[in-house]
Amino acid sequence: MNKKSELQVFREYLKKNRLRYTQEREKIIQEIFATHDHFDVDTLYLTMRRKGINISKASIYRLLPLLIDAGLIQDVFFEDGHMHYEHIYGHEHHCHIRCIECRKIEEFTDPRLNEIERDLAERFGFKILSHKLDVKGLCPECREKIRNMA
Amino acid sequence: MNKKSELQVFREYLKKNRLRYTQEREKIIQEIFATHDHFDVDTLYLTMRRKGINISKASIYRLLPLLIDAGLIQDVFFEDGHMHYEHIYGHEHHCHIRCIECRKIEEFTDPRLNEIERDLAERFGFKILSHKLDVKGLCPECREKIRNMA
DNA sequence: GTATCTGCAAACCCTTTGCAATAAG
DNA sequence: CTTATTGCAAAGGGTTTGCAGATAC
Repeated sequence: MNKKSELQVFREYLKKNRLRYTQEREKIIQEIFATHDHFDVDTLYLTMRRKGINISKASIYRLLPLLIDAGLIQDVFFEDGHMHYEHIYGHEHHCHIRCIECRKIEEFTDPRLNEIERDLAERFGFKILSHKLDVKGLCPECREKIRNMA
Repeated sequence: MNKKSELQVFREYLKKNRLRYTQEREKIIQEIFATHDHFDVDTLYLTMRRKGINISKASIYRLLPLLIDAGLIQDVFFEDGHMHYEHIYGHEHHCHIRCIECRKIEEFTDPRLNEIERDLAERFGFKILSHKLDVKGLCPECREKIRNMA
């Protein structure tokens, strides 16, 4: 049983909401899913431009809420004055550990987070929809660099 | 052994960095620590104004990085187009569970997060500086409200 | 006295939006 | 043919900054 492609999922989402599948949207989605990396609007825009794909930022900004609603991407954190996103369709849910020096990001999952979620649901009576654990620190390389400076 | 007040901590921070203790800064800090609540710049600014304390937003914006650096406050999440802060000095570290409907925020701590931190430090070689677990869902009241609508 | 801080207003930057032309279904 | 989408440029809204006067030390 093959997994549906991002584009298939998106087409179904559009049909259900009576929205339209355009060439611009297709190209943006292909670009987003072309790498595993996190992305932000400006970088995405410039990357496409460098490849000769000239789509306006407005179209990107207008597409993002649809992709989030369709479950294809999510915002991960706000930093340097703008939001950062990642695609989640086809990826196991994970959290991030980030180096504050070089900005490197590692991903991880931990079953204890699900236990915590369950306990929170019981304790506060919440229906839990999502969790995000964001850990910050210094990566091995940057620790070394800083150690040598001192 | 009495705990130092926020203002004392801040004065020491300023002295160490050759910065000045002004009436404006004192009033802003007093206002921030007057309640246990989270805050954002605009609300803080308007609250002070209503009390007849007219300090410019620029001064608030210029103070925040100092308070963060001094370990008195931290930013908690970016929402509705602006950053939200909380004071942390004198409070045990905690995480947040938020209702996406009514925006209610509950706080919690969980020792399993420290275990996760330790394991991450070992696994990735990071020196961990902070973690933020942000859980979103529906609070009991909003669940009920939504159930009744359906 | 000297360097920092303040308020103001302008600048900045990311994001959203109004509009007329274009394209999807 | 009807309605959604696009690109553009302008507007929006939070945050930062240059500057001249005020203030801490």
